[in-house]
Amino acid sequence: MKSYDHKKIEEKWQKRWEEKELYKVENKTEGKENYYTLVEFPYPSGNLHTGHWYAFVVPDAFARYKRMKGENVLFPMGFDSFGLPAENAAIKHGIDPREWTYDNIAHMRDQIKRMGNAFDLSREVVTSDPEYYKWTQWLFLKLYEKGLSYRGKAVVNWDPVDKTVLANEQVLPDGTAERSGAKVGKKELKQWFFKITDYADRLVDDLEELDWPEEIKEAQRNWIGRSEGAILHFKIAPSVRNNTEQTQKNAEELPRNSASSPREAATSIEVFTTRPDTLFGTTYMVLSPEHRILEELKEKIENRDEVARYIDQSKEKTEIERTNEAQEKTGVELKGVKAINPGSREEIPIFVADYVIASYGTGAIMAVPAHDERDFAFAQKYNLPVKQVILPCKEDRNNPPQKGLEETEREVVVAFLKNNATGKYALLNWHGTLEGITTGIMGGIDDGETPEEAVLKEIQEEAAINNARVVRKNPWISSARYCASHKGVNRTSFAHWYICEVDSLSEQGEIPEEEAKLHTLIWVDEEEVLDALGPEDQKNMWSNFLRLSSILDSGKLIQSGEFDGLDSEDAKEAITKKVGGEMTSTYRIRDWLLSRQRYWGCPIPIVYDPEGNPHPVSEEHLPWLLPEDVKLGELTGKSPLATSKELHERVEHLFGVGWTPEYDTMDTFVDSSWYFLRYLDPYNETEFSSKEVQKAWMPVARYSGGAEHTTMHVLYSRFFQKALFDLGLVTESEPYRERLNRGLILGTDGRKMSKRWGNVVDPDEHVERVGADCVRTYLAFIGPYNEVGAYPWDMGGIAGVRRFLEKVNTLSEKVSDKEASEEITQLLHESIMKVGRDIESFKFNTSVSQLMVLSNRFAKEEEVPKEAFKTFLKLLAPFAPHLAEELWLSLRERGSTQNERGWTRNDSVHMQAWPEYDEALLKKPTAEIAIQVNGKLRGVLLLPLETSEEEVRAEAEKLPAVEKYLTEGEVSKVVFVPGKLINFVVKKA
RNA sequence: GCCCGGGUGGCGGAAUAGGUAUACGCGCGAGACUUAAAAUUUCGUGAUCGCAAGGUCGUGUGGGUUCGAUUCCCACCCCGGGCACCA
Repeated sequence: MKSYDHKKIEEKWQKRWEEKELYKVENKTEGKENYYTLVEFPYPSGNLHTGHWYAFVVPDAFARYKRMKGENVLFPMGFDSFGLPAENAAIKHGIDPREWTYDNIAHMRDQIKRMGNAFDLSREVVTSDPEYYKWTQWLFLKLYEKGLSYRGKAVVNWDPVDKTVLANEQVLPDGTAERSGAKVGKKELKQWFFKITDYADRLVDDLEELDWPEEIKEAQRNWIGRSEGAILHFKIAPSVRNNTEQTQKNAEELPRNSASSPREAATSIEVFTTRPDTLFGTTYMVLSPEHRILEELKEKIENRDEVARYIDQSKEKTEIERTNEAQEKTGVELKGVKAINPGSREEIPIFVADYVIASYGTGAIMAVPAHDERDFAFAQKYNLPVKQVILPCKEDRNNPPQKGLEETEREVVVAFLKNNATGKYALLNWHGTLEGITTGIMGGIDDGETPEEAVLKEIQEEAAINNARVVRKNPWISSARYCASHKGVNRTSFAHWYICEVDSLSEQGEIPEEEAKLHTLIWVDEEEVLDALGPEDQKNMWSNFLRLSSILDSGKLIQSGEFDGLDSEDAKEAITKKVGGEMTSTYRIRDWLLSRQRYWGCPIPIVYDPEGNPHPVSEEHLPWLLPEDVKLGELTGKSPLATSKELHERVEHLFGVGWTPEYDTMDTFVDSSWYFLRYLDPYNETEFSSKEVQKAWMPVARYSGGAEHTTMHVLYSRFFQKALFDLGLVTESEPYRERLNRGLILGTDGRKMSKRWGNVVDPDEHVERVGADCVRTYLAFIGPYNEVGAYPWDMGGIAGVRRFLEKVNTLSEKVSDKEASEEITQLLHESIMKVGRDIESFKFNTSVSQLMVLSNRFAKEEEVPKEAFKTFLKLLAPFAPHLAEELWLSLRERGSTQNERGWTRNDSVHMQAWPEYDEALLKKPTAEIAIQVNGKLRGVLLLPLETSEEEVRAEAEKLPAVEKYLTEGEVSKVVFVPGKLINFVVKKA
């Protein structure tokens, strides 16, 4: 028996594939569609770890499958080679970061080759190569020209001992530095930013069109954190000035941002709110301690010392202290200064309090204690008035009133009538309690009736009047949480939902719309209902139905003068307009700070004139080289580039005496924001990536990577792509058509692999022992790849996969020219279908499992039919490319005159077409029919697929196990599913 | 707190336009081969009652709809992740 010598096979084929350039991809191949699939390129840390294997090797099976399906597949690889570890290694061991990085790349490149991936390595990109970062700089300058890159102030964590900038992660919760232990301070530095906030809306809105997992979209939405609301202007009360008229006049004439002008005394404060409808309930205002207007109002504030003290205190607090929700709210009133509520015209007090964040919205809020939890807590503490201006429905969980305030009765939609003739829907409203129906058109419960029965009756009556037919009923009783605490009484609310089809329903005009809203019958048209429901949700009736009713019955305004009675949703815009505010959006996301006070990164191509004004380095000087004569690891408080003599000389030589370079380098996320475009055109010396080539490949069809990059790399590169799109430099506005987040491989103990636990699995050892094919197949088999799972490395599991491959190797010895049996042919075609389908959806585990099923079946045969086995090898090829290739050749040699020496590309199993399956052969000729009585399995019959109900029934009734139950009562119904089951419904006598 | 995922044997996981739950692999048990072990191989393997035939229970918990629910609906619990004094 020929043993499975993985080492020999893998070495041989890797060499030969390379020689024959098997995986080289042209930008155009006659008769083939282009398909671009991508994995995140690695940082060259020195060694490929298990995570890299999982990230590269499983998507490789997909890329190989696509190739065999006849597509021209681009599957490139490169190195994201700028970054901190190189610099740290340099400081620690005195090695040049350049040398360290490129040695690592050389080593990892070899390791990658041993994976047996179908990477086209001729397109490799390395971000620290001057040929690459020349274009990173060029793109930076393009964004700079467009005003998308700017220099601004940033507050950074500053370690006064080490004299260095710290990342948030380097600051301990107690506010001291992780490294030096010094109390970390704040320092304002001039830093470079990208204006990603300009793209916030598009980054959110365009997610809609993308075929991405909801999980990823939602994470991006949360990260961007858009909220829609209004900017409203609150005037400072003129009484302080003693000159009412003039101040008001001034305020009206001044442009919006005048409040922040330092020369004019401040006259108004801007706030952002998502609830302009509650404006009339605003009883005070709060400014964040950092708000500029505090400085401008200084003269007027009577207790300015107290205020100043408070502001100093909050500066002392760390971010974590300040954002701790559990902490009691504190604040100080600005005595002697009042604001005017633009709605009610009342004078209201102004506070400074650190529960308001300077960096969000306008850094100032209008406080509505009746309708906001935080404002309520603050108002309680400082004894401020609470004024309720909305009567919400008591079940409105989104906008509950604060404790002890009034609620209205909610009307609940209970029926949903559709008029087939007009396509209109009618909603019937009703609300009740378990004790008895209290309101609604449908009257009460008759004696002996359950509430459900009562409602059903009413619905049917109502339907009959309208010539409607109830086609589905689906009543519920729910002990709904939102009602439990109502007025201290533990009441249970319930509601019912029916869909009725209506043959002819009275026209909308017959019931005045207003009346319909107030009472019980509400007319809406189909579009409105569908809009409210959304196409996907129509199944989730209960939740839709609540949502719908909350749309129809949301809170009504009170105490708001002319707006009273208006729906709170409608009031938002009306009130905003009335008081001269504007509807707008605010975002959580901040501009992307790209400056890094580091050495090993892409230099920012900017120089400063003697006055300190920034100027771009012109294109002809790119790449703006990273200097080599720097001193690393010195605690100068400046970026390492500042120590380069060469850089200074270069700048003075090119630009003039007194000119200085930018010392910071770019965030490495900039490098990786466009790398997928360089793969397309890696040798282009005149363009970063030609549009012609982009047209051929972009967007990336499927991009697989780590979940940790969802809100960083993926978001940043989407921004880049959009910005470049607007500049006319790229052909697509979204870079990735599909994005999938891969899971994590854990140590054998189920914990995250870490040196600390001593559970790090070295893939090289396993490759040595069982082979790359085995590790590849094992990683594909471990679990679904399209979900973010966490899978422990299982030694038994990998042994099982090795056994499988050995079995396949043995099977090849039994191959003969025998015809495949009908059964094997059927299984083969089923396997072609399943393996392909599951690779397509990244569920490689079930693909492998199907291959195992097929090989188990082959193993039962004395002789393995050759054609079937060849098909099997094609299915195996994406997972175990070396073994499949070896066995493919061995089969070929037998019947062919050509020997191994004459092997060409086209002889490769990887150049074969993916097998087709015959739909007709998928069905098994016989089926196991389940025999059920009242839904319980009582037996199984093996019958031809097409057996009729009568025959199945006759056969089934003969079974003793079934007969026993059939005689217990009368068979009232028989459910028959052809080829699947028969179910006898027996009513006991 | 809000939002997004998810909860199935001892373990990784299969199966959802509602239709025989636990495919495939690991582990475990028994047998064959062997002087022996490993390797290989055959059979068994959700729980429970039973000598057996067979019964009962079983997809986080409690309800509902259905002839039939892991799958649909409601409520709750737990785990993972995103955001969070975000106005």
